[in-house]
Amino acid sequence: MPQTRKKHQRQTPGFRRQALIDATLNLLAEGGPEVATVRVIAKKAGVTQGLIRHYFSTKDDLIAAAYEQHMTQMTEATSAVLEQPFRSHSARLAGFVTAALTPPVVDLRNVGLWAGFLHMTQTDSRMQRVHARTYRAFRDRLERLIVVALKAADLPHDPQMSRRFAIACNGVIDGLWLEGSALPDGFERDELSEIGLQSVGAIIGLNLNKTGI
Amino acid sequence: MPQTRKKHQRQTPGFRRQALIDATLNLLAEGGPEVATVRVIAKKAGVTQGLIRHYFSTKDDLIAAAYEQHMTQMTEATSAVLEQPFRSHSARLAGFVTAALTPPVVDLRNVGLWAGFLHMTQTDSRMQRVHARTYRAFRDRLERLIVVALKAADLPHDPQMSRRFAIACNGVIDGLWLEGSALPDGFERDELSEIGLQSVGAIIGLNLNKTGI
DNA sequence: TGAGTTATTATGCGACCGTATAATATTGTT
DNA sequence: AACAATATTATACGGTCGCATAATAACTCA
Repeated sequence: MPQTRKKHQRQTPGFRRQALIDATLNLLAEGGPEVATVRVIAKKAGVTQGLIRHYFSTKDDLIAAAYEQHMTQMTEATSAVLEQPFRSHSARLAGFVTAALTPPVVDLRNVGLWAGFLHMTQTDSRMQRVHARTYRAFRDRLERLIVVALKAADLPHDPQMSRRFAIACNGVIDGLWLEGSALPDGFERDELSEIGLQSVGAIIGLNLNKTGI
Repeated sequence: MPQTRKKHQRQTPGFRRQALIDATLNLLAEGGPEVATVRVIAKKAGVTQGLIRHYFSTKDDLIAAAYEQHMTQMTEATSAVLEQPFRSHSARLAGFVTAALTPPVVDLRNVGLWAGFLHMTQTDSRMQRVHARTYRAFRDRLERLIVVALKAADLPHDPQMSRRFAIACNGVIDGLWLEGSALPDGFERDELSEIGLQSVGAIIGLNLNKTGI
């Protein structure tokens, strides 16, 4: 028997690592932790399973790397909008809220990942740290945007109230994100972000909808 | 070798079924789907694994039964409060919101279950049906409470607006539930439900806080 | 009390899990 | 063109998975 070994091309370590991470995230999002086995991950990445051990010392290492990348990318996707100029501080806050409630942040895939990672973030200390860090980063950014918008509108903004506002608004955004992502057919186009703007505006006492910007 | 077989007592089918379902839910909540194997479930239920096949034709059957019971119990835990008398329709709505944002509904365990079941509800059609049914039941009940409260306050309440109100309020409740359950130390006592009442009230234009009831 | 029912345990099977290690193909260097 | 380096494949191992089936203990009732 002529041992016919699979032909292949060498790739850069970065390329393979990224392929493996992408495959892991896609499988976790679609099928959850049970489906994301090393064999299936390797197959989806177009390599054989032994290669995983060549780039990651263990499966948990691969999972952690994938989680890190996913969270970073989610935060960046929401915050990217802040780099463009806005007509007002209210508009800036509104832009942030809208970005958080619009694709690609709102996506069934992201909810699947959130659910798939949850138990790991409660167990693995590395993941716990990543989780806490990215969560606080988002809420603090939101709180800063709220405070600035309130100041600009000559509204009161003491620290305690600002914290509560940020928590409540974050809750609204999280909840709408969850609903909009999990039930993509439950909302009309832009309905989700409009509800979000209306709700956040109602909570902090500012009109954030288009007419108010 | 004297084969020393484990001593045991016969139990009613209902008792064993319940023990297996409880064990399944506890394991799913704490460790996710990976941990909830038939052997571990059986051990936690105090039986050997063969018994699972005696009461459930397959593991998926057991999972589905556990999901059905969990969702039913969650809905009942929130709705139970509606059976007591209220001073006003606003108070009734406020009681419902408060119940949804207070233990035992707000519980880390429930978030773990939600996450653990998510991928199954996207795959298994049985679970999909249970999910859709319980979700709509909750939102419809919320919408009815909102409409009645608006009517009583002589506020407008056309169907389209009521639907949007219900979606937004449901989003607020879901998000706060999520945050409060996943980050139990992030909120002071009653802070969560107060934020919920304030937010829901702001969205629909009614004061739901204690002073307003 | 003894036979019948069935709840429960015990054991085995094939498949797949994550990991370890050896064999080999591909590439860059001289 | 031969060699060194290493990216990649291939194979093996112990353990656990869900599921099937046989053996046995516990209870019911004549």
